[in-house]
Amino acid sequence: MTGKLKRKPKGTYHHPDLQGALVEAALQTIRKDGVDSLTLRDVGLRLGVSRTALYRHFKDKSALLARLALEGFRIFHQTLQSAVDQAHANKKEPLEEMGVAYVTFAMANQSHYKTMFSDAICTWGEYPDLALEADGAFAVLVNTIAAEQRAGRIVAEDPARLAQVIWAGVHGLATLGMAGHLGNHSDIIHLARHHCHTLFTGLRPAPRNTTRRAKSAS
Amino acid sequence: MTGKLKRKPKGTYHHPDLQGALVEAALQTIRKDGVDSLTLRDVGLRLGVSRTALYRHFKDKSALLARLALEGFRIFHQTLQSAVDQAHANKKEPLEEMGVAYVTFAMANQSHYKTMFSDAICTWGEYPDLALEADGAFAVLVNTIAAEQRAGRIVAEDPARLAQVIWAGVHGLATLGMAGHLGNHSDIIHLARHHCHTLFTGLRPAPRNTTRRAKSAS
DNA sequence: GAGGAATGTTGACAGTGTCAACACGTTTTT
DNA sequence: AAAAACGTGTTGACACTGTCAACATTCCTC
Repeated sequence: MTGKLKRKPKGTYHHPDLQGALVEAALQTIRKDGVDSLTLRDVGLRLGVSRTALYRHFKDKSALLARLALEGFRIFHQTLQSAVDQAHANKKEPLEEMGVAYVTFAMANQSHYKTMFSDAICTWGEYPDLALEADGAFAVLVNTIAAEQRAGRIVAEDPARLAQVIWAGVHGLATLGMAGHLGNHSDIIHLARHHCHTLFTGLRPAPRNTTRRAKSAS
Repeated sequence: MTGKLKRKPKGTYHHPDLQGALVEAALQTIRKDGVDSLTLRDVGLRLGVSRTALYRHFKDKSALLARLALEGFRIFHQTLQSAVDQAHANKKEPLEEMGVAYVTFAMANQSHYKTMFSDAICTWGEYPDLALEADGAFAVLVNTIAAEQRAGRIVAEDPARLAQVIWAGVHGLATLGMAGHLGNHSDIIHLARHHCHTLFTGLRPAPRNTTRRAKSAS
């Protein structure tokens, strides 16, 4: 028979898809109790599997976290992209809408967002697929900036650099917001809009003459 | 005799100032190996004192971290204030200089900065003196904004709110920078200047026809 | 069927924060 | 001055963590 019956009356020695189940269980745990409360023993127990079964699918606890982060960036990517699309559809400023969507996502998925930027994974270089997925999400920002530049709505500087500037802003809002330093949810969202709006005002192409910086130089 | 001789040939049972010594030792450790490597046993051992001696001076590990954070905000406060003062002395934009000083401090004292915003202390409310010191540092920002508003150099919105907007930006630069997502040190500093400059351009009051940096002259 | 490779389990280990019970030294009371 | 009280430092123990080595079970391929 082609299909492998998975009737496991008791043993369940081989789980049909432990890897996926582990990710799912870990995700549930961090959503409920936060990343710091995630314990390998618990995620195993929750699946009726023993504490070290996880090591057949992940090298480390860090590797598991990296996987969670990857999953996060995947969703994040879609979220940002759809915010941009909706903005276009509704004739709103795409970058501002994306910024608000960024912060909204972080606030709605705090543990997940924290995991994505956890120190335990700080070196994305160790997890190439994670880095790839993160780059994908970042690319949404860069592309949107480039598009706005082509439309002449923001100044023509290096898009990657501008993306970093904007990223820093929304990331800061997200982290401070999650820490409770910026008031309640709606405060934070309003701040996000405020911040983005201010940035884009500052990034508007010079109406006419003048450079903005009269620094020394040449 | 009034003075209590503290000749401790061997015992040293009572340390002259354990509390301070603990803070100092913990500070050294986090500077050298990072916050996550800070262990109560180690900080005790480093002082020739035993692992649990700390509990006579701090309720928790969190309480110790909160104390470290407090110390950090004290230094931070001075750093920011002196950046503003120097900017005034050198006829530079105070807010921009402060922003750069903010990020510079974070990059130069990464572990300390991380401790100041660690999740382990997330609720500053539990440590009133910490909250106070943090408010003090934040006040530098608010006051500087208010001064700039009086000088008519930035828009007259709620200074506390504007401070949050700016705070988010520099905090984001600091955290992303520390995580290695923004390139090397000089990249980050340049980004900080870029970010702040853009924000302040966006915050300029006159949508009218004022020249932006009219040296006032009066 | 018989290997061999995956996959899951048990036992163990070194760390960690934290607490209770005890030991020491100083201060205050009698 | 003796004793009681107190603050401070120590030791032993506990539960909990991530991780590994050794073993058990199941699946896959000849």
